[in-house]
Amino acid sequence: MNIIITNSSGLPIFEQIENSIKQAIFSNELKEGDMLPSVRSLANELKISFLTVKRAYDELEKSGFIKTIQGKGSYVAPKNLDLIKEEKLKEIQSYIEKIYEISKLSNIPKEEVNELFKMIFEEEL
Amino acid sequence: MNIIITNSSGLPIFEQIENSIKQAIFSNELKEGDMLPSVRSLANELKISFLTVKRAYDELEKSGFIKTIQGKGSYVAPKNLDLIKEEKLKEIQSYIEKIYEISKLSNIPKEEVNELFKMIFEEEL
DNA sequence: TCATCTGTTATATTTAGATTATAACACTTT
DNA sequence: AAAGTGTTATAATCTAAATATAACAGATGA
Repeated sequence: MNIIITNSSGLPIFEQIENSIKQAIFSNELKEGDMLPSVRSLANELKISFLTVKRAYDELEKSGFIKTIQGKGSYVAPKNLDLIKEEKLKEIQSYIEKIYEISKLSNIPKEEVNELFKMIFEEEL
Repeated sequence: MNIIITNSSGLPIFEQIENSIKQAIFSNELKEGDMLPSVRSLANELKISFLTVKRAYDELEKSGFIKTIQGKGSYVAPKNLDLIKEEKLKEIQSYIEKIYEISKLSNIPKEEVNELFKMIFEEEL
């Protein structure tokens, strides 16, 4: 699993960890039942406090992505990813609708919006 | 002018004020040359420090929406269409960035997002 | 000129969230 | 028992946002 922490992202560390792990789950790199690195080992690896890793894991557990058992470790929880993706798609759709409204109201041509879209989505090299 | 501050928005107060005033300018509720409430009166009204209001006004001046004159007050700057378009583009950009984050996180391919985009923008026929 | 608006500046403090360090504790496995 | 897991409590640091306070400066009208 590839967890990268940057100070330039603006996001707090615990949230960056959260996102990395969610991403790994969505991409199926982490599957149902897989064990996550222990809070201490991941903390050592990233050279941060184990409390920060714990916080990330706590959030992930709250939102149902993982299950933690004292003395054993943290495991990827069963989840209906298709259902979640469906929700995420709806969320994306509502944002696009907002964009559509703004562009219509302010006379911003579709092409210009498309340029922005390409720019932001291409930077993912 | 309706400036509402909430602690639940996550946005700092000075930014909420900024946004409210931008919105009032966009909706023409505040017109070119209109005087804004004085930093102290708005601070009293909102029960916050005048320094926080000043910060909001400073930001608005930096981005060209208002003009402040010592001893007189702050006034809505002459309407600048480029500025408005620039602002709307920024808004659109921030939505696209949100979309990018969601799609990256939940492993939704760019193409799928693009399909949605096309669908919503084509229906304008 | 004076009072009273307006904005400006400087200093110190408070607050909240994120993060850390440390130590002690509890459960699981071998 | 040892060594791995997670848990909890406490105190400290750091940063951005926000505050309190006081003093200063320009504009305006009585």
